[in-house]
Amino acid sequence: MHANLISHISKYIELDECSIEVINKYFKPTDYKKKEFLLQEGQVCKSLHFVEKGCLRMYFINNKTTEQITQFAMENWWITDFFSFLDKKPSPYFIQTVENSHILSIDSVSYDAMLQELPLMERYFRIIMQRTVAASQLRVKYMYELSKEEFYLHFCNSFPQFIQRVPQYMIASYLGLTPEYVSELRKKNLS
Amino acid sequence: MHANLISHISKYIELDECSIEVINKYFKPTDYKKKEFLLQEGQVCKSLHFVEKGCLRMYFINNKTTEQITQFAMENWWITDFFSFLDKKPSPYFIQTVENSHILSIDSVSYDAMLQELPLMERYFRIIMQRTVAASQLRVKYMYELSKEEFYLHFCNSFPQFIQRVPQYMIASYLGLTPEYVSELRKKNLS
DNA sequence: GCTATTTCTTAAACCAGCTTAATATTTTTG
DNA sequence: CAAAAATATTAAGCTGGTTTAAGAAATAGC
Repeated sequence: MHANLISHISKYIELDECSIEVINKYFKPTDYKKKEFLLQEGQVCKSLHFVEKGCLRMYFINNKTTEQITQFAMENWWITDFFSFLDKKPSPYFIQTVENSHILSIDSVSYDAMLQELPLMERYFRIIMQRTVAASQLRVKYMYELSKEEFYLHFCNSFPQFIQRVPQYMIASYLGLTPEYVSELRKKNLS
Repeated sequence: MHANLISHISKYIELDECSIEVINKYFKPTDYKKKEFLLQEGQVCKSLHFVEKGCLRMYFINNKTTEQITQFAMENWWITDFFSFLDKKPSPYFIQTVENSHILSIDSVSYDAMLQELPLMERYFRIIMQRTVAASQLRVKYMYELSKEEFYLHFCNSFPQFIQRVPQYMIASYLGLTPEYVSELRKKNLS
């Protein structure tokens, strides 16, 4: 049960049978169909989510009209609106499945309780959060360093699995481009 | 000794006298004059730095010519190139003082040793890293949501202390604007 | 205080990427 | 399979913000 989660955690800390059981008990598994919402604008983001299988996107509504995607999450990725999750403030984000997905969720009360019961998990999450900070430093660097065309090409090379699984207009949104411009870039760079 | 650091950690975890001594022993204090470097491009970023007093900036060189600032750090902020620090890879960044500064640094070996000796610190850094992730989610949201003019005005309102202490062209760089455009915005929005 | 250096301003020409609007293609659903 | 919905393309016109180049003002060093 929760095979991907347990094997992911095991990469960073030593887990005995007993700890595995404790972890399994704190996470609530849910199956979602494509386009179901885990969070909607205005709600407090009550849970931290782990993607066992599938794909999620997080987005907000820009100028009251367009969806601006800020994050994707696939297998073995964590996702939440941390501000909302930590401070219990209403979130400006939607979190929605892009495909049918199997998600493990832990609400903030359980999260604190789990960290209390199993202090080893402090270490796991410290390491995961550090890696997340590293990744976001890199993302910001690319945003400042690359033109939008270069940013798009770099993304295609770095994450080819996304191109397969996520519609082009969502990738455009995530990169801060218009779908029309991505279309132009594809034409230019394919032929 | 290390008064700001200890009081910052105490906000998140309970520290007894003994733990305080352990922490103090792991951090190396250094005074830097304005414009001294803590890290230069090509070096491995060996330490995680805490600003007791002063101001740092982190930047890289864009198109081999212009300095692109990605982060500032003032009193009670942590700064490092996490990719370089964690994976011991050469860094593309410079970390430099903007003012005379008093900095506490811990290299990665000492960091691991401290976390071993004082597992409570896993919790402190887990919490700090979570807050850092929250802040960077918010930063990316603003980058996508606001025009460059709005982004500049928002920054001025949110961090007035920066406007006092950091030259305008560095703020322009941090926000991804040209200094010329910031000049134009000031003129437009002041009068 | 004087000089050099750093920082800031002004203004005109320019362009990467957006907007708009219409059409075409692909996928989903009954 | 047919119709509807979702996704992708094309092309022309436009604009927010950059580039370039010069000079002005402020700050720091001696």
